[in-house]
Amino acid sequence: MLVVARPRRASQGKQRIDICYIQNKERRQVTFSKRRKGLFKKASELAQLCGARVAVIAFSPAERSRAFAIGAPSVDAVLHAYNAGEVEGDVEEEVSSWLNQDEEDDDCRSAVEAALRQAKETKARMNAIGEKVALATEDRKHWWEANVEQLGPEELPEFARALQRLRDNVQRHLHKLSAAAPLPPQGHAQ
Amino acid sequence: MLVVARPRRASQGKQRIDICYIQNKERRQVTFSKRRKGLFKKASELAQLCGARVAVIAFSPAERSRAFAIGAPSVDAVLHAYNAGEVEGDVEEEVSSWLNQDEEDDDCRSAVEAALRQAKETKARMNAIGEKVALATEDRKHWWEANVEQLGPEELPEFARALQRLRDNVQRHLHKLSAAAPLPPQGHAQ
DNA sequence: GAATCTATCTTTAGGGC
DNA sequence: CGCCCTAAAGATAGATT
Repeated sequence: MLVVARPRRASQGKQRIDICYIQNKERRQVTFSKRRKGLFKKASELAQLCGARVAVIAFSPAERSRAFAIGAPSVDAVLHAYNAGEVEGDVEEEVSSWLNQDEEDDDCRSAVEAALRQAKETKARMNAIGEKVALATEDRKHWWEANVEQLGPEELPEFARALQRLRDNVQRHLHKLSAAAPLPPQGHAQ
Repeated sequence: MLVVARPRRASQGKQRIDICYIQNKERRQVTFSKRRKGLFKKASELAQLCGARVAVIAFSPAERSRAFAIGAPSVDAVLHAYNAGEVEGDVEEEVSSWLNQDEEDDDCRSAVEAALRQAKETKARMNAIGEKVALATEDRKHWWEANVEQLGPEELPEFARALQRLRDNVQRHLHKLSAAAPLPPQGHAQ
């Protein structure tokens, strides 16, 4: 009866391993399980400690891979915010790095005058564009969320220019304000 | 020669802290920085060790929050797979259930609530921006002619970003069309 | 802010149930 | 798969530069 021999120091404790694909299928699965748990915990702690939005998605290495995800305030909220905003940075393994920024300030005041001349002619076109954009926005909350896919080559160029102008105005005003006010309250971006 | 005086035990080493929102802004930022780095490393290791697809997205807690992301084989690949519900083994797992522990800490509770409120606030802000822009457009024909002068530092930054996104979408669509339009050989559009 | 250092605190490899 | 155990590897809070 009973086990007489007390096991023995069965473990040598954690051993160093190099970060290289684990060939052994069984060991790989165990490691995934353990480390995924640890990773999620870390993500959770980061979110709580810093009140930051965080999301982690991991597919198990198994043949029939399952998806595991965790996020604060929710996975979807973070993914949505991520898709809506721009990626500022960080790369390690690989990351999506699609940055496009083309800044060009053309202050052609004479062009403005020229534009005024064509005002009447443009007016009609812009009205048409306005309608198209309204249509492309009908199922959205705000016009700036318009589904541009619904716009065709007819109105896109003109619309693009109008947008560019508005954006320039905003940028200019923004710059003017930032120069005047040391601390613009609450940028609160994503 | 040599430095005789050993520096002195300047550090007490790592100290235990409970996982609760860090009130001190400075310390919070430092912690975010350190832990984000650690989190990304863990994610990277998990991916390499197990050959698993992993993606992590984290928004900095700063007022002007930035997005950080990492993923293998790429963030987009993982997000796409996740959105596509490409989960054979099906069953997704846990989510934001990490916000309710056995905490008795009031500070933590309120901080978490604040974080949760963030999403709603964003939505509310955008609605407010929509109204402001509408006001700034009331005497114009189209919204893109809005008088940005009437917008203040409250809504300008967010509005600028929304505009930027729309503009990017337009540019992208424009480019797509220009690539397809020049030569209409292959019919078969949709 | 970011990089360093140090003394802990935390995670986890390996093995057993 | 899960969970428990041990001890070594690894992460990091706090302070300093």
